[in-house]
Amino acid sequence: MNEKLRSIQEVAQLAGTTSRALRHYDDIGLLPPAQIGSNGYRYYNQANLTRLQRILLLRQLGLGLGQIADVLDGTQDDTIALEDHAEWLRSEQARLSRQLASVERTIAALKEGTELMAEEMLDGFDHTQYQDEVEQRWGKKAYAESDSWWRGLSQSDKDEFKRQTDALMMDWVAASRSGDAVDSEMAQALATRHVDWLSIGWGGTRPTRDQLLGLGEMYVADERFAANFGGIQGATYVRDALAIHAQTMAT
Amino acid sequence: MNEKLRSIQEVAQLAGTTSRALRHYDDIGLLPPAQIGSNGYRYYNQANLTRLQRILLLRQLGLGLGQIADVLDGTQDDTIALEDHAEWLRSEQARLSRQLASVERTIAALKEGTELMAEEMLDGFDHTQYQDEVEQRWGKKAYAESDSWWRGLSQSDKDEFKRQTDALMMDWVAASRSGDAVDSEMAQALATRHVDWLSIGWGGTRPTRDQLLGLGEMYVADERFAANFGGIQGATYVRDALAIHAQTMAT
DNA sequence: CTTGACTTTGACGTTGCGTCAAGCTCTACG
DNA sequence: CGTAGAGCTTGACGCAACGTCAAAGTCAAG
Repeated sequence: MNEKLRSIQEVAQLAGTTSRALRHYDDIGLLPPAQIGSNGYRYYNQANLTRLQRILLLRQLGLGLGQIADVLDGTQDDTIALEDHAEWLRSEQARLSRQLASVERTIAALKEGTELMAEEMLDGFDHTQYQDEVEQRWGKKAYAESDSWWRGLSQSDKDEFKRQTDALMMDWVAASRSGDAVDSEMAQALATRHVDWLSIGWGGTRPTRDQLLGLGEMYVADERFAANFGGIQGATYVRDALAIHAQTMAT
Repeated sequence: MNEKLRSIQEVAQLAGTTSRALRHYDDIGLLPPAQIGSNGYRYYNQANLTRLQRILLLRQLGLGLGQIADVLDGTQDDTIALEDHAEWLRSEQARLSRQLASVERTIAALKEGTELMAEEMLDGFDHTQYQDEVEQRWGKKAYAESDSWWRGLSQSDKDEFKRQTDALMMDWVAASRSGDAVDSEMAQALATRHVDWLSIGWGGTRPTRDQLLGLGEMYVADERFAANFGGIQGATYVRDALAIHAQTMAT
């Protein structure tokens, strides 16, 4: 007695998948049907069904078809393949967690009505680990002044300030990657611009030499600041360039 | 003074992406360059850079380019888009968690050296919530016998038994979805096969009428069993067919 | 014989670019 | 001024796993 053969549609319904998927599995050689009629029709036997069952099981565990082929053909051990896969799932989970945290932070920042970068650069003072240091160096009123100044701006003023901020940051990044020395003309020009930019944010008050040095250190030490300059390396470049510039400042 | 224009390569480096990506963003209209030279070269200005910066920020939060376009063009609100995205991230996280749990259960099952289905069907007796019920109905020795029988089989015997098991399950699924009544000839033939199959697993001992009824209930009540019959509906069909069959059995 | 259900082989769409490939352009050097 | 080497352009395929038409042959029932 020869085995019972089933059409592609029957098989798809039995296994809870689609005929298209079965054709795909055939195309990639994962599940060739037991027989192919002279009309080109695919006919599947019991062994095919069993294999399909295992394919679908592994699929719903999230394995790729290539992996599944390896496992079913004995090229790779089931347990090892699944443990690798579990490891991958865990890393994906971790990645999603981080992404979700970032998104939630961003939402929170947006809801406070402050642009992310402006928030980080201006409002960041009061919730970093450097809060005490910052306060004793500039005093709480310095931040408060900056804050009230910011809130008093019109939307277009805010946009314009943000544009300036963005441009400055990007120029710093460009400079740090150009290979130019921190005491080069270009870097020092940027340092001058940076001081000007700071004084805008501080309502016209210009930073003292010590404040400038302290700011530089903070850029390097706090990754949230450093990120604006293209990471630690960029921040280091900015700090050094500002330090050079500070020497030329009037006391 | 006209703005400083940068080449595609420069922009890519500044922003930490690739020229290919920039060309792609141009292709889909997400970031057309400020100017295009007569030679076809793309030239970007500061506004382009700012927009690119925001694009990349949203990208690393995991948003799709379409969503990003909506947000940047003001078609959609930032906060709403991000909250939708956060919701999607959470659902993905949940999906991954379930998948990971499944994979880990499967690994555990494999490590015990027992095939998943055989394990569920034969070895499942001693760790279900029905353990007490099962024991008082069939006694511990019934399971023990089945277990020792199983362990005594050769690999090819095990494979053969598994093939039979698979075939029976799939036929049940097919029958339950065919719409045939539980007292139809086809369903009752399957019930007969089911009893035969059970007696193989029990080393030749045939189930009594009560045992058969009890088994049917268990198939429905325990999702691990039900899964083998295509879910609750399939298991219900099996239970009912077995109940009909039980009436025809010799006491 | 007709009709309707089922099957076949293409082939494009999805998502965000990576990766050649062929050919034009720009820049610096001798 | 010629040329090499870098940079730029527009295609076009590849990836993962099928979904979704489309055109056309096949089969079973009336």
